[in-house]
Amino acid sequence: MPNLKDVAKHADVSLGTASAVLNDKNWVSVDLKLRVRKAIRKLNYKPNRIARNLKGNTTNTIGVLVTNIDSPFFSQIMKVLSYECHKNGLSLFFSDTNCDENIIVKSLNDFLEHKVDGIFILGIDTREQLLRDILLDVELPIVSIEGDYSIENIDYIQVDAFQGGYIATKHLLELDYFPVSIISGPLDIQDEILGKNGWGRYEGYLKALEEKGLEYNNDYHYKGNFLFEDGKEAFKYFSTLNPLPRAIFASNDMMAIGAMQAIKEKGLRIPEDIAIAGFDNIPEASFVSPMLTTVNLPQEQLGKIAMEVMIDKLYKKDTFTSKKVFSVNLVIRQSCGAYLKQTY
Amino acid sequence: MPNLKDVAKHADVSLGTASAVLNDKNWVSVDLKLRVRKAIRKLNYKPNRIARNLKGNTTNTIGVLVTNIDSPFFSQIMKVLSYECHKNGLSLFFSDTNCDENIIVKSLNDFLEHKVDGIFILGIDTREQLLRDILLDVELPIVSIEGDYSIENIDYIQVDAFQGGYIATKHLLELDYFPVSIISGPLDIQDEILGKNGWGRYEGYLKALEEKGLEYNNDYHYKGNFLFEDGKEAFKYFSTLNPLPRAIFASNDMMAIGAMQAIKEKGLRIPEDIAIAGFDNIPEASFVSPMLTTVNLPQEQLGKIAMEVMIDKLYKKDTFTSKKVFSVNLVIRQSCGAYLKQTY
DNA sequence: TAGTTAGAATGAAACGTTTCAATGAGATAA
DNA sequence: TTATCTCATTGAAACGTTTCATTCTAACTA
Repeated sequence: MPNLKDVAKHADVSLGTASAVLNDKNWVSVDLKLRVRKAIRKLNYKPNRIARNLKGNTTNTIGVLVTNIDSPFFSQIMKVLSYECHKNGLSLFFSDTNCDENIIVKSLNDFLEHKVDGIFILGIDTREQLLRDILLDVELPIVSIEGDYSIENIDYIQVDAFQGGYIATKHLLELDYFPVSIISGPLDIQDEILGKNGWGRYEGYLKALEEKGLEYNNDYHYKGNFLFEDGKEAFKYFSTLNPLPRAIFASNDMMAIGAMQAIKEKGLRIPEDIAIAGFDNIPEASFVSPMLTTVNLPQEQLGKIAMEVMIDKLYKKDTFTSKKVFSVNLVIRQSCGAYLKQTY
Repeated sequence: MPNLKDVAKHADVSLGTASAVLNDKNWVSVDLKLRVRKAIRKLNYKPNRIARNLKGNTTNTIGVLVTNIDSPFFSQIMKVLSYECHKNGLSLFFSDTNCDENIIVKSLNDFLEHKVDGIFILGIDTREQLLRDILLDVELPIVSIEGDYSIENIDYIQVDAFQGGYIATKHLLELDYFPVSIISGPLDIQDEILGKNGWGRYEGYLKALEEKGLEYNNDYHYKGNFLFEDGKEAFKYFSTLNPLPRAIFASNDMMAIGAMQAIKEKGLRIPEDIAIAGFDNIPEASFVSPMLTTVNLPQEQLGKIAMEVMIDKLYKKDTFTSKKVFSVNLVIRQSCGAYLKQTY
């Protein structure tokens, strides 16, 4: 592999001049510029980013930590991030954490040792103390997409989960379904007591009930872990209730689709016997039948804005952290029986 | 940020000794080892990978080029690759190409400038000359997963597409469905003439027809691009035929699911009116209803073996390239009406 | 003409490691 | 005692860039 020294020698200029040409410094004469460029082409020279990064205090490199790349929601965002990085001349380090604390910590250290300029974290649960400590220590821009908040030196890009839970549940209630049950995410004990910490989908559900003057009934609440199987389990549990729920709000589409499968296996019809609404609007929501009514998130926007925030931090040295919350909307399809209002 | 020099000073040893401790060289005395380790802890020293990489001739870094990270098939493999990289102490550069030639080329150069030790390419179409030239020039191990073959210095990890097309079609024919149509991938003209180049799913289909003594009918062949929408379009086309196909073999699940939606929209039943089989066995295949009978690929295996091959190349300096073909099996669910044989 | 200035090009230092030839201190052999 | 041999440790060079103070040249000013 030829290096810049070779190029300089070949073009009969000094190393400093060759470097200047490479970096488009405007003080080099046209003559030398041409000679150097010619040498670069002739030797098929490729700059060594490692050497460049060692000297400079920036690497044009970003790390991305993803909870589950095989979740459609995150893989879509990942695609956007990858594209945006290209546009901005940044390279991406990637790691799927699989929710494993050890992998998260190791990957973060890896990113830091590689001197990334910034870090994205997608859907990372930062409630473990060890992880908190590391993140609080990091002096780089960190942008979190759809993670729980609560770390002060991090920028958050979120979706208005409360609004989403609210409009989905309200939609079901307005169609006069009762009882409306919920499949929530994993709320831990403290959260249930406090009831005020960002598990907004659940809180939105509560709000909608309250507005209709309905009482929350814990029997009609199943806690899942956002997976297909959890949705199936949820309905297996619901089917033991009397009366059966007339409608279900699932906190994500994957669980909604799982529940749909369980419902059909019981020989019940959707929405005639049970209506269901989801959250996320993953592509699969329009593949299943009946097509799933769900809360639509501006996924592309999330990725784009996350990158904008990152760029601001990197180049404009924006100093204060922000928390951007995106509003959501309901995509009405077939699974709730509101055919007349179809908008997809 | 403290560097190794600081550590050495703090422990009152030479830079060389500190480095030796860091790299577990066995000739350092226990006494000094302890002193250095203590200093490392005290200063919270983190090695600088960039400096290390500049000196060494290896970076413990791999680049991954993915056609479409938001395709379930690739995101699953990506997850496996990420995990395997962790296990082997490797970091991952990531780029989603979105099938854009420019991005592919730019990303490859990026990887090379970053001195990655090896490159994975997932589902990359290497028929463009520009790309071929670059890949032929690269002196690193390159492992291709589910790409088209034909570049000599690349290792291939593939699935037996021919077998898959064959068993899926055979299954449909054995249930006495006729005519059986096919939704294939994009075959270009030359391929159709030669008929011998790795578009195995299509060829497997042909073979199964031939074995039954049936003639291939071009009218019952739709060429798609592996997307959901292509499946819908395919069925819209098929529905103009007389007689309608009695069964469809789709070259991937996404197109199968698209076709299913179009079929249902026409008011036809699956499998009573039209049977359908797919290829890939993505998770979605068991979310849709009826659940899709499809060709199952050993996705986890693909990722693992790809990594094994990479490791061999990296450390054992394995020199000759290989082409590993994995056999597939049919997962019989509901979409073909062979209920008695259910095996999922 | 001598002195100043601006512009173009250079060369050496620096980034933080690893590597390796050289050094020094004990121990062993003659 | 002197010479030889190990073994632990050191110090400096090297990796391929960027940066910046310095030098050189030619043009301008008084």
